[in-house]
Amino acid sequence: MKIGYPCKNVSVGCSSSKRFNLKSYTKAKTEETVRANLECLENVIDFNIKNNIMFFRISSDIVPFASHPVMDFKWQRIFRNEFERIGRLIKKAKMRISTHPDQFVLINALDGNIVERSIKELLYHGEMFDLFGFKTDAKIQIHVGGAYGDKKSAKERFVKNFKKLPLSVKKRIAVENDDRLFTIDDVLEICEKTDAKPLLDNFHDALNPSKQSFEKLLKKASEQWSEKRDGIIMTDYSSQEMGKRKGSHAESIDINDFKHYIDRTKKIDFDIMLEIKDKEKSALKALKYLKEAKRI
DNA sequence: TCATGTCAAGGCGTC
DNA sequence: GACGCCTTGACATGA
Repeated sequence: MKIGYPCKNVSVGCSSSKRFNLKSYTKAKTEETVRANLECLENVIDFNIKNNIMFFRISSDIVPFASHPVMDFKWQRIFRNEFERIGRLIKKAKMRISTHPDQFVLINALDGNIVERSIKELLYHGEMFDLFGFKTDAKIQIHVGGAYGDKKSAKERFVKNFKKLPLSVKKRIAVENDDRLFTIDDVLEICEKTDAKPLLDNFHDALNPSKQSFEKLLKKASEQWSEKRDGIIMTDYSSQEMGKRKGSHAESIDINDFKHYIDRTKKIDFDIMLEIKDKEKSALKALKYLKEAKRI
């Protein structure tokens, strides 16, 4: 079991997801931003290794506008060495990596143009993972997409369009249950029909529950991951921030809730991405607890 | 300097 | 049909 946090480290004092507005796009500005993002990413990876945090979600903003038509140079060629160096660092430490393109990636969209743009965005993530030298245990995490008033057709479209994905992407896709539309049951159904792997989110399941218990479904889902090819199952973990809107992620880990979660899933080995706002601070708290409980 | 608005991209729920 | 919200960080703008 590995514990991770997404994209940003609040302690290191830099950001690996620096951006700028489209209207101020220039090649020079983009190069400068990518260089700064990669430099920061390396610092964050160092931090993680020193602190034994062995799961990390890499930001989608490493290369701003990577899949946008405005992109007019081969960033892959310019930054090859930097990607390779950071990739070696990660692989040497045996750190698990994921990435999570945002809500605009909809491979089941009704509009073919949206599907096309989504595939381009996914291709960027796949190319980035190839440059890092990651195998297929590093995952690109997406949601099923929109329902468009007909979930059955929406799922069918996902399965159909999944076939159009380039290999660098297809072999790395993990599909997550969301908090409103597609439950774990839906995700499992889709994954059975594709090469995608089910990625379970406990908080989304609490808000948008499946028919069976989370623990049962986690077991079932974990069986769809081939340990050799995909690694053990990845999960997202969060809890409700008290006093905030339903669905708001906690500011800091509620260690009692986490203990309970770990206890009821103890028969399964899985990696946990903590979607908690204070990032590595909660990851360190979770690691401390897991060591005491002899779970890692 | 600080607070607020805006950002490439979409969908959904509410009115 | 318009609008706010999702989730969210970072930049841009304006007081």
